[in-house]
Amino acid sequence: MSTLTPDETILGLIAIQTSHGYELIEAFRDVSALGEIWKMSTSQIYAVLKRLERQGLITGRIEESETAPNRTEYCLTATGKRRLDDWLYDPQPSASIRRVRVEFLSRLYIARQLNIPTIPIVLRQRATCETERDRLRDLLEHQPPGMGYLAHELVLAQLEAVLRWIARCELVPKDIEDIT
Amino acid sequence: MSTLTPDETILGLIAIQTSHGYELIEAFRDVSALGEIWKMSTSQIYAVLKRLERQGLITGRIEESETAPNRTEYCLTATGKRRLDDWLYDPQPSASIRRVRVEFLSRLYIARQLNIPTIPIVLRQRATCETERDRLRDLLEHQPPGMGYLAHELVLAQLEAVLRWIARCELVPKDIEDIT
DNA sequence: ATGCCCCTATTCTATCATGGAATAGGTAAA
DNA sequence: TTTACCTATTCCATGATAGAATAGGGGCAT
Repeated sequence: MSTLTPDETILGLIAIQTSHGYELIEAFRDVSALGEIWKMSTSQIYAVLKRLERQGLITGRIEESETAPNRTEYCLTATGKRRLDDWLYDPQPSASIRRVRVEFLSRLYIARQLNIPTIPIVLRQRATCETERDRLRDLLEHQPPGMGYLAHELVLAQLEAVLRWIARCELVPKDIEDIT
Repeated sequence: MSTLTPDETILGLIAIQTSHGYELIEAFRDVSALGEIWKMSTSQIYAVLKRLERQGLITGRIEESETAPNRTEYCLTATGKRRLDDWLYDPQPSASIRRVRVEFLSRLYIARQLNIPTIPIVLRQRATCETERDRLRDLLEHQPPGMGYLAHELVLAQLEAVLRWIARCELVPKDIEDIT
């Protein structure tokens, strides 16, 4: 899995409450929710919903309405619940900078909304970032100067910034809990 | 332009020396060149070449060979040269973290190979990152806590890391020149 | 009332990106 | 001799993505 998909995050939102596409779109627009984290187009959300349903992670049923267009309400299947848990409790979350920003924050948001403790998520994220930082430090010691060196230096600097940022999150866990 | 395309970088490589697809693939594989910066598949390079030719930025001519498969050598057109210059001298390079890592380093690499002074490129990149940093600082002062706040805090921390890294690049400009 | 735009809710379409395999002849090692 | 890799490119199927299309209802200003 190398691309950054909103699949699990959407799974999480549906776990919080069964939703139809338009509701999810609004969650991704809402700046106090996921608005600053993901930028997603309308059709992408419906595409993800189709995929999740095809994979048997969610099921939809059509809600008829006379005053408004019909909508399809989706809720998690047992498989979907398991997939979501696997994601939330992933013991080795990616240390990629983008993924930390997007996936880790999404995990935090979803976990909070589901009343799942966020501290373990933070600790695991810190652990993988520390491992990756150490790996990069080693790598830099043996790498000859050049573009690759500069690139790795930058990634290392960013990982260190991530770790300082995570440390601040840890110091004030209450704040994380109180967010949202 | 929101996606991160290798188009201009490939334009740059062709400006350094006329090349065919396979040669470019090797430049992107070579760790001492762009290997650590871009990850690209074979077919993507040929797709980019097709696009650049369709846009009139490069022209290809087939080199026949009996000992090896035919190849198509590409070289820049006048328009292509102008497009490359616009990119190299872009007065407002993106301050997005990914783009700094990928685009800025590519600019640096191409400029060096073309014997164009790299210092102005570095200074312009620093300037836009500083502007963006200031914007984020302002934004954070007025933003209520929440996921958006955390997200912006992280981006700010990463921008600051980028700026420290750029400062190191500036302090030892000779090193940048000597790289590659 | 009339026209117009916005809101809800979703689908459609066309283009682009992507990875992976297919092709195909040559060469070097085992 | 088989195996496997190097050069060089194309093909294909799937997937992502943006943007428009659809469609009925409500509000607001002229």
